[in-house]
Amino acid sequence: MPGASGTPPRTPTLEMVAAAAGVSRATVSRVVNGSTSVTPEILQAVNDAIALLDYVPNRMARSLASRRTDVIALIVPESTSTVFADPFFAPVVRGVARTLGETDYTLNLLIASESRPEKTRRYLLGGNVDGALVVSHHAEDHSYVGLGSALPIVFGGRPVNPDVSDSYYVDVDNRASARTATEYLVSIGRRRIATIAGRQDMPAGLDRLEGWRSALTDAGLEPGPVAYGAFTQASGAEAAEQLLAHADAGTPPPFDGLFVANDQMAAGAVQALQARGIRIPLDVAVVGYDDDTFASSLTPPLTTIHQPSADLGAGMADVLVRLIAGESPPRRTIIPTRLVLRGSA
Amino acid sequence: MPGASGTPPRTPTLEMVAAAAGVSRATVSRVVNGSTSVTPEILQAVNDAIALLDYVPNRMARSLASRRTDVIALIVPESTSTVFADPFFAPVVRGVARTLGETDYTLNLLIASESRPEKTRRYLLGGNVDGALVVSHHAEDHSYVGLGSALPIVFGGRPVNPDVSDSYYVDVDNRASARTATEYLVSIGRRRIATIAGRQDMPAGLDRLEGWRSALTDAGLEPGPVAYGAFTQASGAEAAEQLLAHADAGTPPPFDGLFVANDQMAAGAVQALQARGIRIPLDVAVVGYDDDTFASSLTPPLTTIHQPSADLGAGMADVLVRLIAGESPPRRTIIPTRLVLRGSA
DNA sequence: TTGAAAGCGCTAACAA
DNA sequence: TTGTTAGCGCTTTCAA
Repeated sequence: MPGASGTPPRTPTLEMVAAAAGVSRATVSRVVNGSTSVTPEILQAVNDAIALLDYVPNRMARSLASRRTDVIALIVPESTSTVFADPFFAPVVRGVARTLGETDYTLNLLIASESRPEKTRRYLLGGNVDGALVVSHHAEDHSYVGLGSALPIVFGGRPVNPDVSDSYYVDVDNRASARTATEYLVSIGRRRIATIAGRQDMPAGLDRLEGWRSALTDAGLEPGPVAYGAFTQASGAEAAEQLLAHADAGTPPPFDGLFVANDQMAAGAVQALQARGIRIPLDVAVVGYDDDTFASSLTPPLTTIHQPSADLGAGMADVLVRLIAGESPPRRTIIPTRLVLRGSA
Repeated sequence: MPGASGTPPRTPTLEMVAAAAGVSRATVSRVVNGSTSVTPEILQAVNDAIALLDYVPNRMARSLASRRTDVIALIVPESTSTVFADPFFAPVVRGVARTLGETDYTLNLLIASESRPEKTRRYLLGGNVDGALVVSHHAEDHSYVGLGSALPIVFGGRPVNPDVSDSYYVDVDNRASARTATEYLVSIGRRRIATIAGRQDMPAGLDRLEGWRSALTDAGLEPGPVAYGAFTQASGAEAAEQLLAHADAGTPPPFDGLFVANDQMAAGAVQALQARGIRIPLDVAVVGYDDDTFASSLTPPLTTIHQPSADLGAGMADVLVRLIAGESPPRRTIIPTRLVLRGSA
């Protein structure tokens, strides 16, 4: 008779509550789970017993019996986590955690090992979670779209795979935001507007370039020169040099406005421009994207697009919770951005 | 006979593996858990069956039976998460996740609601986790020390409560790092070295001030003026103004070296100083602390102390795992920092 | 509205 | 070395 007279559990069990309240375990379970069909007196007695014993339900047992886990996975691709201090990531996680903190869901943070993607896949499919959140900028990270049919999944950022229009995602409107930035440049009288675009293998890179271009053609302006960077500061400086390649030192730059696809690159570009004696915003007005913490510390302070990343995270969690609950949230949720005017444009 | 002919489980069970391999469930369990006492042939047969069925053990069932959860909580105080884009947080989380990714532990990210601390407390004590990690800079966040006796807990940053010397923590040596920064200032010939200290209710604030002071007295120098900030950029600018309070415009500043307790404040201070026409590093050499992403983008690029936050997170996870395993890791683990020389000093 | 009883999928004595 | 068996703490029919 194993365990018959073993040590008592470290924490009170539902059975102990039942005994204390003089009811059956089933009744206690009903009370704990908020069933309506319980007499007020019994409800009271059970709640008293719960309070008295300081009873806390055991998640594992509950999950096993109910076949629900009450856990949500937040998957962060390893590539993102390797990038030194990606400023996009933290606020998103916070937003998710904050929203989930108001529910009974628990957040499982998962660094998806790219070396063995099977591990993540099996974890998700192994009945360990009720749903998953995938956050990243990278196209290739969306290898999870296939799981969407087996498990509720919500993406942060538009899944790049065009044929999976049936997946859920919440995103910022990169295209519209880039338009806004560019239109602002136009509105302050700039006419030869260049851009430093980001990596073209991510939606963010693609869409921001596209937004810049369409704003210009819609304004009847010829799109200025384009250079490409990798979203890093160094690549921004390089791209700026390329943009200047045909200009002799001392000659005015071949553009008077510059939209840069993220702040890191903008910081590099501004430095490179200034090193050439180009005055900002006088000679070239610069608008960045992301509103990174350091944007306001640059000289001049950077005019940029602010992305409410925490809201994005909160939005993702919200959509997923509704999905799990069997509701039909919109497949596409857009979080608004705003232009922050500072000194660079 | 409830559930006797219900729907089959969505995922194969250990019992199905046992049937497929022609052995008992116990044997399969042994194989899954790496028991050595299994014949090679049977081991092979079981593994084949596992592969064939694509079997994944159910965490919940395993936990229930073994009384282990295999989950570790990472507790982030709400105050930290509210602070806009705290650059310290993200790398720490990544470090933790990366280390845990190599184990069977699962990471539960918990935003501790300060409004109802009981919720967090009960969650931790309710048998939901095998151990907890607490990360924060704030003194008051260490209200978890009391739980240390009931649950393995590792803190990131020294617990401020002095009487709980029996808790485990991993930290960066703030005092030694501040010394290093200050000694560098001395080594380049600065003699009147001021500091902008951080909040004095956190160990980081306290220790960095202390390090600055001791480096100076050890060098036989009189500690320069001290101003206090709240680790924000604005407060850094204000503190710089205070330091300059007695100096008339045009007069050289009353110090030629400045150690600032974090980069955010350093950014503010540098701006304030430059606005007064003070040249950096010519008139005042400035050293910051943290090596935030933006530190290299400032003008001039900021010389600062680099903290390997990801290593700190990894270290915390490592200590906790060993603690849970019944080992005796050191109560105090120190992660080394290094001085990054750039343009400001 | 309440209780009895049968598991959820797994581990861990214990016996063989 | 392997199998048998009794639970881990909870939910959930089903009957009463």
